[in-house]
Amino acid sequence: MQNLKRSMNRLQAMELFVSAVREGSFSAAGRRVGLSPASVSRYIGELEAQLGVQLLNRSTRHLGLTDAGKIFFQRTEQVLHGIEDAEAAALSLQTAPRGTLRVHSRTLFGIKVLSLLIPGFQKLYPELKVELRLSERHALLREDEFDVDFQIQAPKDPGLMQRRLLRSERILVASPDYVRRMPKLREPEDITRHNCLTYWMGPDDVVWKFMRRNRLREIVVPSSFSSNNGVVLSDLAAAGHGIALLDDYTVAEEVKSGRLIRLLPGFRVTNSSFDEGIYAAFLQSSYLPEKIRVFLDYMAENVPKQIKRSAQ
Amino acid sequence: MQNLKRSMNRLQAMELFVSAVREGSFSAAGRRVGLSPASVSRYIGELEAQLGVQLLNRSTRHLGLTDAGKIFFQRTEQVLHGIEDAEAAALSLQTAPRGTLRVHSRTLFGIKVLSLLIPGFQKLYPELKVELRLSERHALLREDEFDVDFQIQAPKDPGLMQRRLLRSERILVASPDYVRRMPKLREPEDITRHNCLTYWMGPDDVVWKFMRRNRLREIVVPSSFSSNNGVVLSDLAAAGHGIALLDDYTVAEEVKSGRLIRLLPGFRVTNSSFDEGIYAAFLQSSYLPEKIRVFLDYMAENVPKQIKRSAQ
DNA sequence: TCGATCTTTTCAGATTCTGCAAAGGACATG
DNA sequence: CATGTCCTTTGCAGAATCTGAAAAGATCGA
Repeated sequence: MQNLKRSMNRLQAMELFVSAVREGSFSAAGRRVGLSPASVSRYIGELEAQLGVQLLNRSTRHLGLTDAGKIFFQRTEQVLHGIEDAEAAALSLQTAPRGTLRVHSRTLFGIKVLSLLIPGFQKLYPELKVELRLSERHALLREDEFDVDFQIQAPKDPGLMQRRLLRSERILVASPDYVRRMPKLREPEDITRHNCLTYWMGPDDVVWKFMRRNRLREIVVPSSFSSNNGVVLSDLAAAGHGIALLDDYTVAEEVKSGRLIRLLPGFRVTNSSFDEGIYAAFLQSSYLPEKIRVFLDYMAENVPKQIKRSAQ
Repeated sequence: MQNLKRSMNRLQAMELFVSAVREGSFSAAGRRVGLSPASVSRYIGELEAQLGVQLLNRSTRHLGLTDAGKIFFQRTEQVLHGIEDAEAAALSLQTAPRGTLRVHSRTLFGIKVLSLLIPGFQKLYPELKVELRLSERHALLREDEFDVDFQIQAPKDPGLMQRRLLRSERILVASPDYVRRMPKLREPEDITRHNCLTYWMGPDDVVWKFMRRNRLREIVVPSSFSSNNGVVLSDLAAAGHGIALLDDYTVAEEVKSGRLIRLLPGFRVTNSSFDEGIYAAFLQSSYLPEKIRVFLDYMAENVPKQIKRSAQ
């Protein structure tokens, strides 16, 4: 690999050489590509000088190829086709939904939602292969070479972009029976006199955050029971054992049927961040490959539907 | 064929893309070709912009190829090889060999043989320039960019090809006077009782190897005098000072005239390897440039003649 | 946390690229 | 033979691209 600093535009010279041979003169070639005959003459002269080979016999009426020029012409045509092919192949992968889609998600979301939706997606795009990887650990999109990772929070890595598929919030719920038996809950601070069923997040105190009119209140919550499974918490709450904080879509059916009542409806509540939902994260890119775009579009349309369907 | 007026140096961008992928970073690619990381970054960014395709996922420690980037890399490697082939093919067919021929040889062979032959060669090919470099060190054809190196042994580097210009062997010689005064030499082991004039090859013991009917005998030789100049050794031997081991063609005249007598003529003898002669080594290539071919042809015809001429 | 290495962007100077104009050549036509 | 048309080549001056340095921010490993 030699020094490339300020090197002559060799590819342009080769293109002009091929064009001059095809058109029969430097002037005609120049007219095709928007250059003057003088420029064409200079490029082809420079090409010959660098090669140290005479490619053309010039006259004002006839352009003749030397033997060396003939073989160089053939080979150069092939090279130029090779370049077009390379560009077309790359562009095709960019603009057509083809190739392999590498997707990561948490286990439960993958099993409950993605595995149900992906077959429908692949029916639409049969040339796309999908690899679905599930785990509880955070995916590294760049290093592990995933195209899309589904997360429950907006990604924080500056090199990532996200698309929100579903907006969710957390709500406080309890059974009608629990509400009748226990003191009325008017303010967030009243929660400390209640039995809370909390989501297990580690050995620390459990803090629930209440937001209303841009006023944030953080309350350390007494926890008589905790679990890392939302279904368990939902069931205990419906059975009248206490107050639980759960994602709205996970208890939509119970709230609708009246088995669970929402408490403090004027507050937004969370045990982590308010900005929650289901996000698809992907690498930032000037040119998003079509395969990723169609996948995201499909999921944006169908994940909410699938979750509603689950709630009925 | 689109407008080529002031188009970006696309070939350079492609070369840099391939180099960046191979080297693992823009900075390393730039170091190879003499450009700054900033320039490399700009070229590859421009390549992506023109294609409308993301080829690379950048981070400061890891350069990852997209799917489109992978296929573009493969195709682009082929294109670059195609360009080299086109150039080499044209060069091999040029009717008048032109350019500069860079030749290396050991000092004595260069002075005594090549300097006498090259003017005749250049009279045949006046458009060829010749650079002749002489030294005792081994030439690196690839790195030092020589076209031809004259060596006294067949080259061992697998990337080199060779053409044997002259077969030679080494012979033991002494003057008739020395032979009459000293004990008869019947076997190789008898040499240890003689005065040996040796070619200086370093501070180690001098070993002469004797081969007869596939039986090798290696003898550590007593050396009362050593020199790295064959003419000196030849003269001392002719003056009766001892036995010398010399290339046959260098003492052909003396042996013919009887001023030197060959000893142990039934043995092949050497102080290094038996496979000796004068070889022209050159880089392996699909298409041998004409300038090298005509030079080798000329030398293959004229080196043996020149050596015979010297011997008369 | 710090240091080393990396990529990206901006700026000003260096170099290449460009058409115009002039000169000369090769034909075809009258 | 003279003329016209089209061609290639070369030198010149202006336009555009290319370049590294500097600064900023990112990513690891010790």
